[in-house]
Amino acid sequence: MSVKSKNLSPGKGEQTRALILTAALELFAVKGYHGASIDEIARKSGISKGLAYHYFQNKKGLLRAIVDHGFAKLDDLMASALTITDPLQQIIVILERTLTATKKDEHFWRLYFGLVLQGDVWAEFGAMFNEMFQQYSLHFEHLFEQIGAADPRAEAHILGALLDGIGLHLLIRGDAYPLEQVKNRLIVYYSQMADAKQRKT
Amino acid sequence: MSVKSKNLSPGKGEQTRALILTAALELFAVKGYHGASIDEIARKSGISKGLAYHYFQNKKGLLRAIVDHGFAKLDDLMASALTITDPLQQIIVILERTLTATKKDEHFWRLYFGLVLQGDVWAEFGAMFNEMFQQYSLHFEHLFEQIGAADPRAEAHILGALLDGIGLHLLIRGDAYPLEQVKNRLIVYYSQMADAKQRKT
Amino acid sequence: MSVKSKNLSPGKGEQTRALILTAALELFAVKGYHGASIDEIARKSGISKGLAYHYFQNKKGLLRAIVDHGFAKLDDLMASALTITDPLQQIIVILERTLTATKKDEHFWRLYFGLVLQGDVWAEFGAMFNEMFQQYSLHFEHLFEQIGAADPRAEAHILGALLDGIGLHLLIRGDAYPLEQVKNRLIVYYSQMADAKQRKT
Amino acid sequence: MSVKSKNLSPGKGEQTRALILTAALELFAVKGYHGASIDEIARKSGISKGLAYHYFQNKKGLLRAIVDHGFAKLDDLMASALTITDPLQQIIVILERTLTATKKDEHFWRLYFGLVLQGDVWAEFGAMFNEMFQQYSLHFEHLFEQIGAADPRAEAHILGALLDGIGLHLLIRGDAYPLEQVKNRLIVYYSQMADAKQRKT
DNA sequence: TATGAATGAGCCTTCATTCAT
DNA sequence: CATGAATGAAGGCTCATTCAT
Repeated sequence: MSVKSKNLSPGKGEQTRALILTAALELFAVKGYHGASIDEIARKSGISKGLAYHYFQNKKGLLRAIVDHGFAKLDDLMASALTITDPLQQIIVILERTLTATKKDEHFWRLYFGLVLQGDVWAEFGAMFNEMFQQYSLHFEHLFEQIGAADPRAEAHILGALLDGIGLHLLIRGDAYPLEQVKNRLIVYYSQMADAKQRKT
Repeated sequence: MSVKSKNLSPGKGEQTRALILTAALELFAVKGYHGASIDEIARKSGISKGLAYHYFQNKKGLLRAIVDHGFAKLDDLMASALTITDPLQQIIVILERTLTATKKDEHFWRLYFGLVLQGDVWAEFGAMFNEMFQQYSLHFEHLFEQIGAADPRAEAHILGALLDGIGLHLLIRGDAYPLEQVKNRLIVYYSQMADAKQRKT
Repeated sequence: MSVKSKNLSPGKGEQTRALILTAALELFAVKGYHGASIDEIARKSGISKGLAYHYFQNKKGLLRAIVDHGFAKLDDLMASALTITDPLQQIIVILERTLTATKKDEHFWRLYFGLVLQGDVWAEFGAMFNEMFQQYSLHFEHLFEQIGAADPRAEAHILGALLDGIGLHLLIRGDAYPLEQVKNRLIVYYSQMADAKQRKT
Repeated sequence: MSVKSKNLSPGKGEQTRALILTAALELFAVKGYHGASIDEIARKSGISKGLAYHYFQNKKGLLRAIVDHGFAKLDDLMASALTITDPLQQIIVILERTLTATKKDEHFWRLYFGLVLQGDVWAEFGAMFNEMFQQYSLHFEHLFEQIGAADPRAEAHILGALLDGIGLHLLIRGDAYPLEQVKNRLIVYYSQMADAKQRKT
């Protein structure tokens, strides 16, 4: 019975941890890492300040947990896209899913854009991040090669810039942003690129 | 006489003011608004903490001065581009000058990207910023209309996203970023768009 | 049956209690009472923080247990020395055993020297300690009377100062301290004092 | 005039600094380094907590200033004693002045005894302290050589132990300690030692 | 016995801001 | 114009202690 009673509140600890993470993510996103205080995070989580330090070593540690989780999700997203064999379809799917993710995980991406240029705080994530960045870039390049783009490398960087740029504007403008219109236009663009190749062949 | 003596060292005050602004810009850019302290800014400027409050009302006031100045420069850049009559040429020039400016005023753009999503600090600049943003967007749209783009509005947003996206990556990767390659590819893209129209006419 | 099972692992509780005491003693000794935390003590003992409060009421209670035990050992040492009838021999034995104890119970004596002057923490032990102190002093005085010292009271205080002074230096310098040399010199000194009397008689 | 008005409160800063040092010394002495809080020190100094950090970098920095000053005073004391040519007289003077200093700078010596064994805090002073310690020890040894002691090295360590031991007891017992009696007895002891040599010669 | 989640007070430190000079 | 002493609030973090399990 005692075993059962333990299972009655399964992962109480995990729940609390998640609570803190969620509150921290939002506050970090809106006010920035330095602008958000542990006190505020604790208050928003409905816990005491001290408990936050039971679950995370540091304010930095909290950030690390958030960033790690966010990047893991991004990696999953990309990994799942890799299973698509047609290069054009893969590009379109990446475009769609990435931008959908931006809207869904708004807080995380707000945090990401707010920190990525901040040498101060980002330092320790820089390495991991750059690796991912470059890996995606190479993969994009390969996709554009398959499609028959004139300059696959440039095209890969352009796609990267578009994803970040549109994501940024999406966060700034919210629902006022004409996402569908923009996405459709890009799909047309990439489709034409793929078409041109097929005609050549 | 007092007037003359003031003119003898023209703008000593202005010089000090500029010194503070420069130091503040760099520190705000690298460590974020909340991460940089007035003390540090004063030290970097070679002045006393108190003097900073002689030239600026506030930490916020300092930021305001920096942002105002940065936006004025951006406005100048755009205004000068407007004098170009050929739409394609204007697009190309905007592309080039904006990205060149990003490299030259790196600190300002680092600050911009770091704050633009931060409701906390950015609040008071949001209005002015959004106005500029929208105004440029409309102007871009007009340019693409002239060029004969299929969806001028989407194309305008795409250009905006590209400018911000490439700018962001430029700041992240520094000289490792293949700016010329990317720029050339975009120029080709926009030239073809313009060509298509001319052929139609 | 429950009694038997308790006796099967004799003093499991006692063992744990001792474990905690040992860890606490070392940490209190090295980092001071205020500098060592219950958390650290529990970790060093290999038990949970909560369990420490099962065995000891308090952080203060932990210290009390340590000090009580240490003083009891010192009392045993002195009591066993009292059985020696010849005063000179007793002085020599006290000298030797006390300094040997200092080396053996290094942690306790480190703690003792660290707290004895600290009104804050030592307050509650002061009474007991002063009583012992004075009692020993009187006993020393009596010994020096028997030996025929010129000023037994002064000589008693000198012996006390030597024991604490040498003990302190022993803890500071460790094995680098020339303990044997110093001890021998003192034995010579006290032997001469005793000799002088006998010649008189 | 403005120059004069500046001189009206000469060294106001120094005064405040000294105020803080005095308060800190007393609190560190009585409650130990870890037991005394900056808040308490500031309150006792009649200043704000923040100001303490204007004058000292750290809590450690405060301690460093105190210890440096205390050791400098001790060094002065010893240096002035060195000018005495007769070795016996020098020993007697060192004995007297050291113990007088202990009573006068009670707080510092309380602090010293409280920290000297605390690896945690004392670490950074250990080197400087050990150097002084050893230097004095060698000097004492030399003095006892001149006096013709049988074992100068042991005698030097004994003197050192006596100074620390008596100092410690002086701090513990206060005015109840029979300092004069003890001192006189030691003077007799060292005088006899010197006499013995002269008779030999 | 034993655990570790949870709390709240307190600690060291930083910081924006003011003010006398 | 210029300095830097001074303040008070707040921030990150630690810690002794309690309690449900």
